[in-house]
Amino acid sequence: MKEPAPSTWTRATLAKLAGVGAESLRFYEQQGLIEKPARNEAGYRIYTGGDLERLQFIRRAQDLGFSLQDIKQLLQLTGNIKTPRKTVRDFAEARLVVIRQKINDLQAMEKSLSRLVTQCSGKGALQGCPIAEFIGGQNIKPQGENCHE
Amino acid sequence: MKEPAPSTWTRATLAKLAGVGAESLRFYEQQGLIEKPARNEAGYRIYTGGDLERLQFIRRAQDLGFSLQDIKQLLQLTGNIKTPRKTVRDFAEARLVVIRQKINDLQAMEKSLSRLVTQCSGKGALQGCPIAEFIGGQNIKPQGENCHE
DNA sequence: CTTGACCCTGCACTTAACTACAGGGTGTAG
DNA sequence: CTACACCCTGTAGTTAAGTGCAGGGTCAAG
Repeated sequence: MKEPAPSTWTRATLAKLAGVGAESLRFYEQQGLIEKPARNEAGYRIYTGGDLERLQFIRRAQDLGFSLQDIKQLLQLTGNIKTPRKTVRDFAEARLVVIRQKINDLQAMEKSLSRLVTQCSGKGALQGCPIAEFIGGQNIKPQGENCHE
Repeated sequence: MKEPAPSTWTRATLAKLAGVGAESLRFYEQQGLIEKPARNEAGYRIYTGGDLERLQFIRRAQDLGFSLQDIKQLLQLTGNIKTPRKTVRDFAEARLVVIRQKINDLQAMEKSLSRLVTQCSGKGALQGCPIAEFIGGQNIKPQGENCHE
């Protein structure tokens, strides 16, 4: 019960697990997004659970509109013991501003889309434009032409 | 008090207002993301407030990780009276799933980053890895090596 | 002891989303 | 009436993020 599970993989396996292309692993390694993995005697890359986690983080962060450069910095926040606390904190705070803005925007989108879904479920007329609603919140025509009748 | 304000612009002006490049307007027009604008006698494109709104929506949606193709479809949800309600609703519902997932992921990120900020403010030792926290939520080493000391 | 499925490196190609000319017209300030 | 800042079209170039060979090694199954 010391080592819970060795579970190491070669690239095709890890790629499948993480949902990325096998070639992308080499690309991420070049770009410094994942550590250079250990190699076996034949020179094959040997990946571990930590790499899988990192890749899952990368994929999800990318899906949230962060570039690989952004993500690289986010990943460096942790795991680099030499970075002074203040630097870490300042960077994290800056990222938090961006993240909170994204959450706001997504919630606004969620709200207008779910309103649209309700309206499209036949209960009452379609009023107002979800896009305008998302952007401005104010310029909804009360008597406007309804869409999708 | 009939027309609140005409406010029409040529491309450089609208581009500045919307925070996009002037050339991008032509690109978005080609891609069908914005309507082909009216032209004056000289052939100049004349944009209106509606175009500005649309562009702001595009920019924000892009920042949230949606591709221009995604955004094009989102924009078509509204404004196309011929689309049947069910189609609109189904598409909107599918998008809602994606959006809610993004909100979840961002909130998890927000949580671990703000925890990191607190820890980096000197109040207590740095424990656990924000990235691991974001991904798994579970694999935080209770006695683990702290970072950034 | 060969065949098929992997792995390696280096490098060229692709796709999305711009971005930048070249070569020409417009419009207004001095 | 000319200089300068805009506009037009078409097309070529760039950047980020992969994706796909070619040419060669590794290894387990049959």
